[in-house]
Amino acid sequence: MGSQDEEILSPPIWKSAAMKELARGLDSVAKLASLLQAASSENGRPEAATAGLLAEEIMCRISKAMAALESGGNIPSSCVTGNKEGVGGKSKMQSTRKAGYRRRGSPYSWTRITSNTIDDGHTWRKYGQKDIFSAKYPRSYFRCTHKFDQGCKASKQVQRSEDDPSLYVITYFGEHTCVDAKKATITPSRELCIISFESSNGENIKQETLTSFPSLNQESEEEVLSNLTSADSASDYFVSPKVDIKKSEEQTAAELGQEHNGLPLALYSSLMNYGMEFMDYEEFLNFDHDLFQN
DNA sequence: GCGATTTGACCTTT
DNA sequence: AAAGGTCAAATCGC
Repeated sequence: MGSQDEEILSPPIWKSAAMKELARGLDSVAKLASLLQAASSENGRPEAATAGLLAEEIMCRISKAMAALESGGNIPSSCVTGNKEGVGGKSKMQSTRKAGYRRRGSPYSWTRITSNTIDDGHTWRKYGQKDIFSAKYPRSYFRCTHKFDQGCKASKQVQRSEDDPSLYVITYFGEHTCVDAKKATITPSRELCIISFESSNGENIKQETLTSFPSLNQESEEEVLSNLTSADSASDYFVSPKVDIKKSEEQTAAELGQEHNGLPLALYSSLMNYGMEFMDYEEFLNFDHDLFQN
């Protein structure tokens, strides 16, 4: 424990302070953007929508500043603004496979890193868990509850972050075609994502973006995750990771429910260690590849 | 009793 | 062959 604290606190003090302030600013702007978004959708006020876009632009700038700080001055590529639906990728199953197995590394997925397991407004059913080679924590597999009754193809994988066990990496596959009784509610919470996909010349392109996700009542997942211990203090810049790695129920990825609103810096630092994947056809088509030509 | 989760086996992909 | 993804029987909890 103690050694990890030392490791975490190794960055220069000024850098930590700057990151902390940026994180706070990011959180505040995220809340503002959510308010504006809500105002726009509820009242149909175009100026609120415009202001919301500006807020998202600010969030992108802040996240870029944080990335630059982290990487020692390298300004990351531009942001994609605009809200995204809870499911951004298209269902991509390998046409040649016989049945039911997703091709590994499918680009048509999107990933979130979050300090809780808020999902996209749908109910999920766990169908498997797997210890992943060279990964500290197991990966849990979920499918939409309505896979069979409504033929919904959505699924997701949840895995605890190795660097920061208080965070979880959630990868979504497929698009919800079901009609779920659950109602998604907007919360002033935003999370940082990095988009990653292959360019035409095979070069891996990465980009960060801030996306907003509807939060929801976590009925089913809350039950799954109910035996979690106390939520981490996400308002702290540095979160001491838990180091208890013993094999037990408590460490399964299904335990992942921790409630918190936004942990920008922790999210960011975690993102730095993950190859975030995100793919949306429309976004891909609209994407300005020149921005990434170095 | 029913539905959800767990977990080892099986199948696919690389 | 190894690793990842899914299936399905056993188990658990309401």
